[in-house]
Amino acid sequence: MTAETKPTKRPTSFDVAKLAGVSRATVSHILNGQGSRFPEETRAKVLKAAGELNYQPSPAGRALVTGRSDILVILVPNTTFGSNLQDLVDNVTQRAAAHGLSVVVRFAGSNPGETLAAILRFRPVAVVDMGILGADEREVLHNSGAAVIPRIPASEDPTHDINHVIGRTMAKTLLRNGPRQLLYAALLDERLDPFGPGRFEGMKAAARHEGLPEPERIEIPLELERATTALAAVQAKDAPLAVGCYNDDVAIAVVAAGRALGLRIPEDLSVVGVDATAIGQLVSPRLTSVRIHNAPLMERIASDLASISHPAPAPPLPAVRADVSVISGETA
Amino acid sequence: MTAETKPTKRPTSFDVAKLAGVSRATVSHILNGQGSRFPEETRAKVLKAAGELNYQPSPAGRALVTGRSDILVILVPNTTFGSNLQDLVDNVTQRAAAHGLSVVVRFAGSNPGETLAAILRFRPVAVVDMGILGADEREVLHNSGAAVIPRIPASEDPTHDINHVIGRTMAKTLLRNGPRQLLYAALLDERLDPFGPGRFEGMKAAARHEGLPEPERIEIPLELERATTALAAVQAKDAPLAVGCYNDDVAIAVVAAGRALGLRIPEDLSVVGVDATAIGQLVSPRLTSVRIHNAPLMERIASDLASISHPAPAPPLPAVRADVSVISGETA
DNA sequence: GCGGATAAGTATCACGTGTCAACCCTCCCT
DNA sequence: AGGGAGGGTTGACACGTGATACTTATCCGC
Repeated sequence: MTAETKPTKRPTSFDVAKLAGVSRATVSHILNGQGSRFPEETRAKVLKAAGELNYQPSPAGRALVTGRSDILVILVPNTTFGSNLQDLVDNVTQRAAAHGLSVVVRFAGSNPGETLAAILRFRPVAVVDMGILGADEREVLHNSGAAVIPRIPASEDPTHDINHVIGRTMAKTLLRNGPRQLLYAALLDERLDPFGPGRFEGMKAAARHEGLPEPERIEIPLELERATTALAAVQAKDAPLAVGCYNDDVAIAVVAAGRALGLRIPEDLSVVGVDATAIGQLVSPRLTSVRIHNAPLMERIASDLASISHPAPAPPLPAVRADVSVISGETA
Repeated sequence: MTAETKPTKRPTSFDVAKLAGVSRATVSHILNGQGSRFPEETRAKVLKAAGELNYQPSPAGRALVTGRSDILVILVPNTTFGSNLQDLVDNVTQRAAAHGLSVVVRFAGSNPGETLAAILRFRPVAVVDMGILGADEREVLHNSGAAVIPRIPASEDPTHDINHVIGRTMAKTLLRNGPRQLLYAALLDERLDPFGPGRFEGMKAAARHEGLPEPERIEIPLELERATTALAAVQAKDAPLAVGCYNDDVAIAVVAAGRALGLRIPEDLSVVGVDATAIGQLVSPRLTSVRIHNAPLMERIASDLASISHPAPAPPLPAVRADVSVISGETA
């Protein structure tokens, strides 16, 4: 191979047409399926030619004429990127590829406007939102012509929100061995935390339901000394503490802080995390954690994804069932 | 807002031209930097009009005519996506935005060919590779016209590879309290592990250098029972074990397995992880871990990024200095 | 006064595609 | 025989941009 390498000219639909002995318009019609039905013979000729040339339509040309790209943006929260989200991204990537879409992963930056602008630049055909976007931002995307997935019923009861359910589950788990002073431990990080508020609300609701005082919110950095300081600040009362954590990571920090303060676990300090990470089950004491089953969400995303190519008018739109279970460890 | 929402027609360079009272060609010239030969007055008119309309050129149109998109792909290993990589992605995203590039994050799938094809579909102007791509794949990308970043000197000594350094550092740290039976613990996961081999090689080299037998490679799943089984299988000898781990996560699993086997840490079992994660410093015993300073890599990427717009011919290309330090914990 | 250089701006092409409107041909009905 | 119907196919336009080559006006030197 010489130093002078050609820019690898790719075949165009014109090349396919020439090889198949038809016009470019015919090629376009057949390859996009939408065309009035051509006889099987012509179809076969075109498909064979396209295959031989390994023809792949230019995304740029296509985007230019349709005003829309072949891109699907997945908007991912910028918090710790656990295997939970990783699996979801992989899954969506595969499904999208089956629809001929290219997936773009975008991390939600601390500047929402900038993030939105970056997404709009792609002119994506759809945006998968994990619950980061506000109603107005979803509106903007929708008006730009992008499908926002998963579609959310307009009048969704916030009580059915997955994070609300998680918060309630945490509180219930923490309280199953008698009343305790409830706390919600948020992640202290420069990054955004889109899910925290919902989980905190869920804990509050559960506390109200049990006739307990509203839980306090504390911020736990992922560093021993500062985490210990933060926990010590709320430890004054002599009632045993029960901390629902944003995360298994935060839960590990709370456990470490409790240990540093000489608290017995779970007698003096009980802790529940979220995500049921592998690490949480490997540390000592083993974490009690809320596992999120995202199969329903996956299913919903898949169906919404499918309805992009075949624009279904307006199916019943059942709400995503929040499916959650508790992994019992040694911390609650 | 009625149900009939216009697709939000965006301004084109023609609109700018009309508003500025010049031709579209003039707008194109001025906006693409060629405008040095236009008088200041005209420049100002065009720039003002573009600003007023908030004109942003269509990526599709631009890509169509240039044959290249405004996209920069970051290829990220599909292993646990730690804050290390997260920071790097954020950093690159910001820098790329300053160059007017859109960043696309792509996780390296288990199928390299598919990943490569997906990247090529974007016709990216550059690809940031964290050491996943092989020489042939880099060649393909280069031939397609994409800059591969960071550029690697052709005849790089594999001994200077960052992963090799990490492996050597692990071995040295594990051996600082006398000779032990060295092991390398790889992650058992369905995902690819692009960095493991280099780290293993580094440990082997260090062992040879010390006149010790070559370390064995074991696979440690992130699950207590199976991890324990895996560790027990190599524990037969009575010499104390010293395990260099792919990861802090793996290190935590090894520690847990050792605890399950009744081994004292670090007397019977010493462990070193990689990444110096926050969690590793919160568990008990606190992990000893190798921290990777990626400032040099960042710097290199930034400079390579800059040389895309201003195509520098061939600067000296200094190798990226592998900068590593050991966080001393309680496990080695 | 005149040829030629230079400045300022623009007409035009090319990129690759989707799709509308039109065309040709055959068949059938009256 | 004439004409409508309709299946099969295609020509032509539009999308928005970057860049080349070209035109026109101005100015300089002799």
